[in-house]
Amino acid sequence: MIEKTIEAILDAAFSVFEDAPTATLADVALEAGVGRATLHRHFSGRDELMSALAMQAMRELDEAFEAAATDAESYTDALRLGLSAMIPLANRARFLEAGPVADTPQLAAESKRQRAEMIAAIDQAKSEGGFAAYVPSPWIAESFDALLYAAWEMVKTGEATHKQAADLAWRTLTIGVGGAK
Amino acid sequence: MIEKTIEAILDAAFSVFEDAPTATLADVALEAGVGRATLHRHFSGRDELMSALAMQAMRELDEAFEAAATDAESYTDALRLGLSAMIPLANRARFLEAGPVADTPQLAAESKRQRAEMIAAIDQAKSEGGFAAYVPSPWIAESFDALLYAAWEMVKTGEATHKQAADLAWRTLTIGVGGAK
DNA sequence: TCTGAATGAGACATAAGTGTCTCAATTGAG
DNA sequence: CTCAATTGAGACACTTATGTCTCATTCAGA
Repeated sequence: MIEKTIEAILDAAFSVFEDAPTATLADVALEAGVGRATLHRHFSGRDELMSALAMQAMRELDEAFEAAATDAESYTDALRLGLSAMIPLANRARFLEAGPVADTPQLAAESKRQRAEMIAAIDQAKSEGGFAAYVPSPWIAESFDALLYAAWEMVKTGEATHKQAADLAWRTLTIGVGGAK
Repeated sequence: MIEKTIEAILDAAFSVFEDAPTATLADVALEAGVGRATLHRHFSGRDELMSALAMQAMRELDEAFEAAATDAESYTDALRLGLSAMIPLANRARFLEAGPVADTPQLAAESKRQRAEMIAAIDQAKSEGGFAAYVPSPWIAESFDALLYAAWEMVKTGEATHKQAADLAWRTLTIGVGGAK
């Protein structure tokens, strides 16, 4: 009962704040189909809700990546599968990055940890020959995130299916979209 | 005198709203070194300020791209130079996309026009052999935007100079960052 | 220098968001 | 079924943001 309510609130908060960062807590409660008082029972205020949102998004992204990576036979493949798995969650990653992460030390630490993990995975993939060794890993990580978001955008606008977008993103990351010349 | 004030307000608004979308108009006025009343003299309210912000960002991006493109000897080169020129403005593009564009019909139309121009340029570059013909142009456009933002991020965090970031972004877009395998 | 436009600071009224509380209704576990 | 927990709805006080106004001051151009 409680879990269901909290989940509804978090889901609503994601969808509301995505396209209206100044939205009211009342808007969130309405979208969640929940009383305004109930929202306050679970989240003391806007900041706490935002932190919970960020925590949730990071957890979901981490889980999606880990789940996909277990099926991989190499670090390079893990990154490829992880990219695909994270596409539906990419917008959440993007939006929380902008706001609430910096405020909470715990979130900042977790964010830093995940980034370090990503860099480490990229370095491993480099040693497998999956990525060019002379391209800085931080850039590869940034590109990964950026193309992940681009893929989400393509799926959202209906210009590509999930699979198409995942293939395009991975292709672009690895061999680019350049022509003959 | 007026122009200087308006410019100060818009600049302040960009920097304030970037990392605090819920910031107050008073915050913007303070950051701009301007009285709160003065802000209201030029912008009737939050929505109008946001629209002006979006308009400004689109104009600046357009100008930066056009200015860079005139030096180009090909469409492909124009895209490469445009990418580099737009890096310092990438965050503005990103943040306005999320919010105010959808609200004003005029902004939506302008945004659509710019996207169509981008697609057209990509198609021209394809015919030059600059991009693979069989990769959908909308995806190339999305990748372009995504990598543009990634480049901005690298410069912001100090992990790359403007030139390094521009080279990395273009390299990634055209030939990727994959390794031997 | 003179003059009108623009501004800053502050007061003010209004609107909007937030947080708390109560109470009746609903829910779900035992 | 019974009961404790959870919830929705509404009322309420409080805080914050917004928009307007005034007036003295500053500024830029004639």
